[in-house]
Amino acid sequence: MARTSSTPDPARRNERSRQAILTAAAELATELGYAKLTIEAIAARAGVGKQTIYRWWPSKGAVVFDAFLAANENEAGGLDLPDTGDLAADLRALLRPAAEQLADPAFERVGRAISAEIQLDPTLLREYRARLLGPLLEVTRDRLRSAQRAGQLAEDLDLDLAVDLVYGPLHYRWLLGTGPIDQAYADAMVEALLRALRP
Amino acid sequence: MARTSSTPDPARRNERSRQAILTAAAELATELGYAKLTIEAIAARAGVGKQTIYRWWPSKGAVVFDAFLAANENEAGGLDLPDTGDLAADLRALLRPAAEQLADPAFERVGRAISAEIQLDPTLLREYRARLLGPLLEVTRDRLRSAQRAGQLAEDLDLDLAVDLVYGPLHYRWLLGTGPIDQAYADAMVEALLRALRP
Amino acid sequence: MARTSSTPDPARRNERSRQAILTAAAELATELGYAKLTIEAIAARAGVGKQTIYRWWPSKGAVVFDAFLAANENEAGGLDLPDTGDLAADLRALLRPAAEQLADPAFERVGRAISAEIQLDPTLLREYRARLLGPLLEVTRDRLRSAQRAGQLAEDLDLDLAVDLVYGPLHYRWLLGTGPIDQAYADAMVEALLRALRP
Amino acid sequence: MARTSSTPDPARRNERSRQAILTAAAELATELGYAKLTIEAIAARAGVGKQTIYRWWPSKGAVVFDAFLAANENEAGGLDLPDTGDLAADLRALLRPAAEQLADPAFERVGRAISAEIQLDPTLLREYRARLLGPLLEVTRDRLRSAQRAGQLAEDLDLDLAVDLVYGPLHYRWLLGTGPIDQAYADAMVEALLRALRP
DNA sequence: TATTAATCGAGACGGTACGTCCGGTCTTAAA
DNA sequence: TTTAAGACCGGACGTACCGTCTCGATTAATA
Repeated sequence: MARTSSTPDPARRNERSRQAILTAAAELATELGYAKLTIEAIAARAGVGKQTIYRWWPSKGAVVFDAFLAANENEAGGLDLPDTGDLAADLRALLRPAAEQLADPAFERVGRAISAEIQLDPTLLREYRARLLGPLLEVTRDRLRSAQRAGQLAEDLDLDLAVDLVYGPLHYRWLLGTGPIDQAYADAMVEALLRALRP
Repeated sequence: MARTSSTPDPARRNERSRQAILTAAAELATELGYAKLTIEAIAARAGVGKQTIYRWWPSKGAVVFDAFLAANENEAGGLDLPDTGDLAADLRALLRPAAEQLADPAFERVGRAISAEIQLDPTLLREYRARLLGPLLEVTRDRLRSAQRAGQLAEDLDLDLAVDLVYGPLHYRWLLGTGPIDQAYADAMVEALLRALRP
Repeated sequence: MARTSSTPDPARRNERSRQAILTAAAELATELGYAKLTIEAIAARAGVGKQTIYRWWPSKGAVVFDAFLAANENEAGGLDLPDTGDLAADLRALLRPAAEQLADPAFERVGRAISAEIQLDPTLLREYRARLLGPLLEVTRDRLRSAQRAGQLAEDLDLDLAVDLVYGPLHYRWLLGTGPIDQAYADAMVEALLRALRP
Repeated sequence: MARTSSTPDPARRNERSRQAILTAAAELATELGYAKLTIEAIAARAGVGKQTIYRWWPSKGAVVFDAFLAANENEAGGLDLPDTGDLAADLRALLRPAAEQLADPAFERVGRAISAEIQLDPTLLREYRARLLGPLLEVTRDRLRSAQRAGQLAEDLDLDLAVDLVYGPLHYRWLLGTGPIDQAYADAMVEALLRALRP
């Protein structure tokens, strides 16, 4: 007797369809926004049966998120913070581009959609932490640890708290719109951070 | 001459229905969670026609959000930070309860839902800032300004940035789950903040 | 204690509104067809509150029907069949215009709508018989009775059955579209009728 | 290439659902009457999604009408008028049961509803003529033609007009209630018909 | 190389909720 | 008191998608 409705065999998966689905999802997400996006539309755009989507992804969020990851993982994969020895400069080199991206209106929609999705679905949050956020925080902690060893930071500094301090305020301002986000803000933030973290 | 299909007259609004809708929305939001909540269910629970909801609110998000505001505004209205002169103690008195609320699993579901709703709908964000966030930031800035005048903080401190520093890291950790949220974290954060903000 | 929701006092009725309602109903019936007609639309067009319609008419059908009657009663009131002594000629003078009206596409829509309404609502049927159909059948029977007295028709002829024979076939052909309706048909029908009714 | 939002494929139609819908429609039509019948109720009773009804029928009228046709087509399929050579007897055998059915209160409600629906919707009228009325008129004409050949009817008789004479008066009396419908009426009508149609 | 089993595109299906429309009732202010 | 205006509860409308379920028709691994 054949197994019914079991997990499918990844070996037989149609790579062509997988790509078409991710592409369609990405396109539609930017065109319509996440909320107005539907599985049916993705299937239609990708020229794919709905079942092919449901076979490989558990939810709309998972598809879109996968598309987002596929687009960002490459770039994120190669992320490495500079370590010039000048902590202030290095932090500026980190926060300035971050501020720039957050201030970009094109990033606005998809960024907020993904962010909302992540904070509502624990599964997606876990995956986001594993594949994107985690590595970023890792290298950030590494850089701070390096500064710590160099005596630029307090010896007993809690690096997890430090990382929250680095990214939290910027993230807060972006999500809640408490003020403008620009280079000056990034620079001022770096100064405040250094005061907070120094020995 | 009669206007056709125009905005309704608030003077003729049925207060009884308005209350019933907000109450039903609040109840259902906690029972089912925001995502599973439907306008139809709210209308049924409130003993109200669907049209009466659509007449006064543009979306499900707006209703739930209004219910949330109605529930929190009172308490928020009376918010005043202590000003004992001891800034460290006052900040702890601010951040400890905040951490406690964020760590409360009961707050988790509705909090994240509202947060996601806010960051996706600019209208709701604006209203949130006007009615809840704004006043909170205001009193926070006031307290910091008071400390500034007392010479406890840098004279040239940017209070908006300072506020981001106060609330941002905690918010970040809560949304992205980068670490545990407890009293120790709140206290450590206060110490770091004082270092960052001191003259 | 005042009587609540009792029958209204016709003496205080606003004639201006009554006219406006009937006119609006007639206009909208021809513009939209009976099925798409709504009480709300009539009230809006007439510049009248919905309640004013519900106060004086029990249903949409009643309003439209009343409008139809108001428009046709005058003309129907003055109906009198010719009695030239030549029964064949007089029947032709009766059926030819009838055929012409039924064949008129402009009459098609409203005619069928009224007809359908009548056959579905016993109340309307009763009123239709009382105010329009009754008088018509009456004068028809009168003319046949006159011919009967003149020896042109069978003495024992059942006049009610005779009237069915006069109007029934034409009506049948019109409603079910079993064939073309024109002057030739009317004339042929008259010939057949005479054979059927003669002594 | 896929056609978008086009007509569905009848080959994939679920016969089980089709039957359930027609049955539910027939039941509800007799229970509630046509006017109080809703698509939602049909779908619920049939255990079917609303969309499945809308996919295959354009309107409530079409469904009910289809149910009516499905119920009556069998019986109508086997209809054959007797041809005993005695035209009077054969016509009585035709009109007496017809009168009986029309006089049956149980037939009243659904009969009038279908009749009204037919006369308002040209599409339904066409289908009614094709599937029920047409065959009936056909066999009627055949019987009359047979009598014509036997010299019992006028040679130049217009059979279409003759058929209107046979069915029209009865139909007229039924729809407009111009008099009682019973066996005596049917018999008297047959006598009048024979006079009208004889050579 | 033929067989066989899974995936695929397609789309009908039972459902749920949507947002709109309108029925019929009730309330209010003006006439 | 009636009226115009229109908010109200209720409920059906017709639509959009959901996630499941057949259907052949590929298509890729096995025999």
